[in-house]
Amino acid sequence: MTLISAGKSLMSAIIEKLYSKIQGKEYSYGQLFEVINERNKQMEYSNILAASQEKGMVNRDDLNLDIQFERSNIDIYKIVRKGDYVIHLRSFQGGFAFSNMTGVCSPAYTILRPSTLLEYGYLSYYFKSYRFIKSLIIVTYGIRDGRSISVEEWLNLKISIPSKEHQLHILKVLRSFDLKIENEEAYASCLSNQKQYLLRQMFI
DNA sequence: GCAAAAGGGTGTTAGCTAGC
DNA sequence: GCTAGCTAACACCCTTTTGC
Repeated sequence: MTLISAGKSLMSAIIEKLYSKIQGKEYSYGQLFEVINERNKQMEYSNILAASQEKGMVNRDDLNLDIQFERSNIDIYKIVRKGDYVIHLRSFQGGFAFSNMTGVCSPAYTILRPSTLLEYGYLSYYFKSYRFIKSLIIVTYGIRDGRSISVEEWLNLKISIPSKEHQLHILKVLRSFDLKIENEEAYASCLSNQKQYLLRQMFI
């Protein structure tokens, strides 16, 4: 097991632990989120976002995927704003995606805008956790590709939300771990490049 | 070792329904 | 009749697995 995969496993365990111990006021998701259906009619945004299971909402250009679509159709795309959460086509497998940027996304997505009860990004880690994905089973229907999440039913589910101070504390802990893993990944990538370079030099 | 099949990830779009 | 919203079906590409 590499340091990075061990770090990721530890991160998952910490997320499980932190979010399972929360003692706060109970809210339904419907009280915490508003479903937004804002379309890009004025062609205000041209950067198209895609939901990746690993990194949340990212620029589609960064995905290295050749997706065929009519660019003139982006007026019907939905606007995702910074801080929004997105229910995407694979949410039943990878949880909900958090957006760190503003842009447009496929009309097949559901956009959730958090209320002021939530700190920026507070649920971004929880929505990717095994605990949360498991909880989606009761509001998921269909088989394989046809699977989708009943947003209406999900909005009725309950969750405990701690004070904003506690939310910030949890975020601080998780972000520091996240940063550590990112640094290790960057370091591993540098070492790999260096190895390739040295191997090339050996055979010149 | 290699080709084919299967599976996974991300998305578009056609068709249906409801509201105006 | 038009438009918007929703959903199932399907497209496309890449990676992994399987069988020979």
